[in-house]
Amino acid sequence: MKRPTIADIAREAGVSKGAVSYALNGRPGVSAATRERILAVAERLQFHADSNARALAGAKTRVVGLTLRRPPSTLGVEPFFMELISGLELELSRQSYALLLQMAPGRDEELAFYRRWFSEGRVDGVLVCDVNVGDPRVSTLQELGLPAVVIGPPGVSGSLTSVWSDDEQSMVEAVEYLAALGHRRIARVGGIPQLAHTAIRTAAFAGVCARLGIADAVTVPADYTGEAAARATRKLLGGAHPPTALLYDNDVMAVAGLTAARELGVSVPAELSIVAWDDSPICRLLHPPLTALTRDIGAYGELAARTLLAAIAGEPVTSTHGAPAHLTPRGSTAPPR
Amino acid sequence: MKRPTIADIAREAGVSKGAVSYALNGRPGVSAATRERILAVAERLQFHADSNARALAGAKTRVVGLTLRRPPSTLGVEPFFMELISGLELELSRQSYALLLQMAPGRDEELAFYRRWFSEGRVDGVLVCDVNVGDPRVSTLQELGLPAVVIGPPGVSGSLTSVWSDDEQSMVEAVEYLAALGHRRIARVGGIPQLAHTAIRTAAFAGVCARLGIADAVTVPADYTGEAAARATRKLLGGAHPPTALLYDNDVMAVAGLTAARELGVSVPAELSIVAWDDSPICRLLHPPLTALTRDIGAYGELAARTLLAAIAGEPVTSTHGAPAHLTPRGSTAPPR
DNA sequence: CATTCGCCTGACAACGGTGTCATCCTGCGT
DNA sequence: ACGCAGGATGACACCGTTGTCAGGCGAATG
Repeated sequence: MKRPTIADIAREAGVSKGAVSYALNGRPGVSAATRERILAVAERLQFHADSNARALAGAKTRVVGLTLRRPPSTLGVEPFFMELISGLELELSRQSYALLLQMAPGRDEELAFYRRWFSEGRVDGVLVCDVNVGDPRVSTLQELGLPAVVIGPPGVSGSLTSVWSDDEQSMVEAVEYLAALGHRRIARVGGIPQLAHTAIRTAAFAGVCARLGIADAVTVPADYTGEAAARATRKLLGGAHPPTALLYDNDVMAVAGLTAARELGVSVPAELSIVAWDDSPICRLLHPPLTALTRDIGAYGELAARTLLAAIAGEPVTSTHGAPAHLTPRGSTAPPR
Repeated sequence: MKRPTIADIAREAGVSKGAVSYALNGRPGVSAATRERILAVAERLQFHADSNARALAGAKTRVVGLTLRRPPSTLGVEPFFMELISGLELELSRQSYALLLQMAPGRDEELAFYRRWFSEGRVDGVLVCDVNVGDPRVSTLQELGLPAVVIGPPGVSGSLTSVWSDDEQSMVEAVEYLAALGHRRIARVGGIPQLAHTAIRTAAFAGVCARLGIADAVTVPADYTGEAAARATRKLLGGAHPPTALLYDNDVMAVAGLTAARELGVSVPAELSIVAWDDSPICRLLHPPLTALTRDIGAYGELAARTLLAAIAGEPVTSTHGAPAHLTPRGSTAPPR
């Protein structure tokens, strides 16, 4: 069977095309009884208006776009993105929006996708992840006037709305916890330095360590992969004054760090405490289970989607912070010897 | 600035709308020189044809759809889907196709999405994951006539094209390896029993064990989550004749199994060998690193995408097997005591 | 010089909706 | 009986493409 059109519905229900359009879009101009009848016919024939025709006539496409730029190797392992997408979808589905997903090999391609989506009229709005300082996507999206929500810290989102957590607060919580345990030598294996939220965490880490009188609180940059984290860990533990506590910017790196420490004969948590930023089932399954900064990533996704849809609907929106990550102490942290 | 249309391009290039359409779509009827000039103008004005208008006029939407039905908790942890999506995207991008992603809470919703996408004219074709025996999506897609590729075993894909690995072959390889090490009591913690590939693995496991004279080779069903796997592991190891080797249907369960065994005081690999189906960086990072059945999931994605696009293009396609998973022996397997 | 051919034009009909408008039915109240 | 309101109608323009088709124009060919 071929797809029904509003003309088919109209004929079947014995009304005009105009009446069908009114009925389907919930606009006045048709009586409750007729509306009911039309909707029943549409239901029976499994009718759904062609989205292309609809969009062409000025209505919304009911699609939002998202590009991801991390290398596939990282993407696969890190639960973050899948959880984020799950959250996004939850809210998008509620408002019958769909998600157009695109992996981009590089910065330029990513920007090009947003441009294309705009000029092809494919999406009503977009989400932006992994923003770095001076990100060209921000300025481009601003000038295109395409509704957009940045999933990242507000500092770099320009006039675009942003949704993020207060990373500084979480960093303070984690470092104060380690300090309270008695740690005086704390180091950090950070994420990709260009990313805006990495910069914020780095500054927050340096700030709180200085306040607590923790000297040479160094951040070693890495790229979220296990390999880089293992290298960084070996370097840190092999130094003259090795840290007694290590903070990793994601769970994959923390797992790799734990393994690297063990290979060096450094026992966790007796000789080294480990904290992971972002929790996942894997953190719980390890031995010892990892102390982690837990946040509801899915909830961020929902919030971001809700914000974007509000912006698309023309409602005024403001940048918001979701609930910050909080510390979940587990077996990988203990007082230093 | 508003979006340019072909009329703008035509005016700018001093030609007619028809000529522009010819030039952009690479069809004859326009000289090389003029085509060049038109393309240059389009490039300069950042022109991309409105996809809605295009699709409405009978062209392709250049979008394919995919729904995922696993609970968000599983999705986040398991690298499989992200790797699959990465692979899909790689091929889709090459042919400038985009991916419409939708998470569905249940079976019915998933089916409804495919129906809607079809009747709204949103996609040129769809991919189907996690097929179970007698899956209603298969028959529905068949009768709709929407191009579709099943990412799963061919047995249940009906007349739809399928792309999968030869799980039986991999199962034989894994069990023969364990048997060669000297294991005589081997059990398996399986995936969701309703899924078609789980059934195939279960049958293959039983088959090869029978052939090798391995008695009561039991499969305990689980659901890919760490919790279920830990329960299953405890149950198996607490029995009268505990197995000396355990095979897990995914990496998350294998990690949980390793932890559960350790909690019970069972050392790996001395007292228990563990094999994970599907490899991931986490398997390598654990202690001991997990022996795994490794396959290039991204390559499956690419293959599936390529097959679907060929089907959309009207080329004849046949179900294919990608490279099967092969065993990567690591520290979690050893001869039994 | 007439013919053919290739390139291009300009106009128009789809595609399937949205939105507007004048108009024609009803049934209702006065 | 008359007017009036609201429901519903049919007709139409519009969105930005694709695709088709008759015809004009210039250059190469006979």
